[in-house]
Amino acid sequence: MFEYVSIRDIARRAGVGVSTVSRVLNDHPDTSQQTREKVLRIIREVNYRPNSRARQLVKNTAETICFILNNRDVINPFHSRVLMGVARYARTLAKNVIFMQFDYPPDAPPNRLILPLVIWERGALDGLVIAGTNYPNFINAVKALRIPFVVFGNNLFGDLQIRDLHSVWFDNEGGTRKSTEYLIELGHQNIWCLVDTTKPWYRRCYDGYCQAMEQHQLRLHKLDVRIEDSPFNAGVEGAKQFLHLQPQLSAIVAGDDEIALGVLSGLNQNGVRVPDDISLVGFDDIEGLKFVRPLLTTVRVAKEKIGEELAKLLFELLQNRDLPPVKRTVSTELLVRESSARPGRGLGSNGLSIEVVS
Amino acid sequence: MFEYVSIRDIARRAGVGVSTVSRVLNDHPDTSQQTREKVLRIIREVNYRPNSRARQLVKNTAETICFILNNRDVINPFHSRVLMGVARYARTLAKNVIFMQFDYPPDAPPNRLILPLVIWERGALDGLVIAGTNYPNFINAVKALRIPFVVFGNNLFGDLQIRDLHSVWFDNEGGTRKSTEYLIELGHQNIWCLVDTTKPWYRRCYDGYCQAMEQHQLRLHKLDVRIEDSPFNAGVEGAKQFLHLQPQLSAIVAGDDEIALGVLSGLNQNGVRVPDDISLVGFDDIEGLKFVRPLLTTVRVAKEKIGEELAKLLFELLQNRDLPPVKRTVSTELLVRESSARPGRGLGSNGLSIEVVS
DNA sequence: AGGGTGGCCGGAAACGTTACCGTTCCTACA
DNA sequence: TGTAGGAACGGTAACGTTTCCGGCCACCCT
Repeated sequence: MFEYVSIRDIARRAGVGVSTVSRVLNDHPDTSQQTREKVLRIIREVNYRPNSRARQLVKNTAETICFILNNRDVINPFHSRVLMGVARYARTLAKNVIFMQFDYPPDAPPNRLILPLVIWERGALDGLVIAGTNYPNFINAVKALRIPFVVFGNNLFGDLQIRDLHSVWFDNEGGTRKSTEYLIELGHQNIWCLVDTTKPWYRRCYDGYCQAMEQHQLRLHKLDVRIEDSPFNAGVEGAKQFLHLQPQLSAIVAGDDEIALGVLSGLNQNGVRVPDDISLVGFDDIEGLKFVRPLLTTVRVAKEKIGEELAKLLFELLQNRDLPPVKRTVSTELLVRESSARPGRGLGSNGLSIEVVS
Repeated sequence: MFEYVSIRDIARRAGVGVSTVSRVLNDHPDTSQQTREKVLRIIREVNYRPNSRARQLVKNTAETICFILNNRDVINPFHSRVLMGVARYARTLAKNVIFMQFDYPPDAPPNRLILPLVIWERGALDGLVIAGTNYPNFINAVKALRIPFVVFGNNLFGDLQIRDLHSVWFDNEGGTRKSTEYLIELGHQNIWCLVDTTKPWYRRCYDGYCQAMEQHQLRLHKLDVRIEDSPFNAGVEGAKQFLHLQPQLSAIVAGDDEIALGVLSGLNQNGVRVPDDISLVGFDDIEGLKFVRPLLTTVRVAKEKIGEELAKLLFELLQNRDLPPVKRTVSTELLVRESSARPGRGLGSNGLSIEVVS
């Protein structure tokens, strides 16, 4: 702080002009090898470090984007990974990522939404990655600021014009379609889907499930619950309902892993075995899965990949502000593990097992 | 971008000088109510937003700190929460947090360590929160830059002069002491500790365990393993060893929850029941615990609190650069749940249970 | 009436860069 | 020998603020 050394000091000590120093710093041509080396030597000697703020001021760029996590009191493992992907991609481009958590009421009009200072000000940010769960008012408020942004699509509420947005999604629908199809291929017919269709993401799960079932002309079975705090508890509750549907019911598609683990727990408590009595598939491939047996069959979402794609799209947009809105989807992958099996391995919860002789 | 409006434009339109506009923007005195209102009206009219870069340049502050997560390929739930705490505290002060992930070799000399640009440059950062697992070389490299920093202590390697550092820790030792004492109070005597003493944090766990055991003049039992990738698997392996020590062994203190869950899984697989046959306590209170039964007795670490304290300490340091080095510790709390019980409820794994009549 | 005081305000330097433009000098070629 | 051209470099205006300094005017007091 006291011994601050600026580009002017370097110029003076090297006996050259400031522009020459700037030229060697930025690898511009029009400097002789000789002066270039002299300047570089001095720079090393006095341990000069350029001031990025000044540079950014004149170049009118912040070299920084913001990852804003909306309406989440904790950054859960899912969004952590997305953030990680964003940070990693940004680092390859030597850009910085500001992390910010923000809560807002879904019903406040956009012009009354008090955005975080760093977003509202000019110059602090080049662009915005909008994550967490979001509503149209925030998106519109940001749009009014004319700051380039991309949004994580899956946790979006409300009827936004997706065609006007740059967004990245994971293939919720396709993933659930795949897992349902897999259960059908195993021989299951009476497959139930446990979701909360008031949430768009679970809704898409259900849609995927429907597609698979309808294609095989199977009857749709939906257990639709309200999930507020704990998907796990919702799963436990759901399991109780499923008990009455045995033994016709032979497989369950849960809206996500946490629900699935709740179902598993509820089922186990009542002596129903997975996968012997009932097959169970989840969605997300959360980290916690590794701690419970049987290992849950689920759909992997490439979370860091989502982050990378978000960042990539944003920087493309920064390069070309006229980039037409695009919706990108990262694919999902079925992970067959232990919680799914052919139906009929066990029968009911009375412990009587029937061997199928073929 | 095209219709960029600066403070000079405001001044012109309001018919005042730029300094007057600056004064009303910053709530400085020496402006009349009248001009103040006129300027504010114009600002609203043309939707003026100040440029933070320019302000920061002249005020020589970045209003920004960096949370750097070192040598972690993923941001695990623990550090996510710490980050959350930092971000939240920073937000109350209207400061920004840059998130950065960084890997470095522990053995590279400090002056050969290529630090991330944003740290090396001047002006981008006011200070640094160093998280993740760290080695002296990085700390020293940052110190050489003379940028204020605080470090998360628990995952520190090597013999740093802690007395020269501003650091925040959670009370690993005290937590394990508490959980061990609790087991002793329950009546356990043959208590084993499963750790990897090459890692300082597990080492501190073990120290806490030792303190409690020695105070009650109980014999120390340590199962010391090398944990590289998966603490869970280490726990599973550890469980196999513990099987041979039954039934004398009646309780296990695991270095963290993940190890504990591995132990639990390994024990269950071999028909040993927790807590009936063996009591088990973990450390950390990770999120995944809610998915497994019995619910693990563990020690809660207030992760967000750690983040808050890190941020708080850093901003204190920013206020007063001469703040003498301080080591702050956030306390831990024993959470008694289902995996611990009085010894002797079950005997061995033969299913014979002995009722204690008093 | 003169001088001191304080409220209000404008001009301009400064922050540390980059980029444009102009100048010098040297070489090569007509 | 004169000149065109290019390499190398310096000066300086920007970038958008804040802050310091000084000026003007009105008012009050002696």
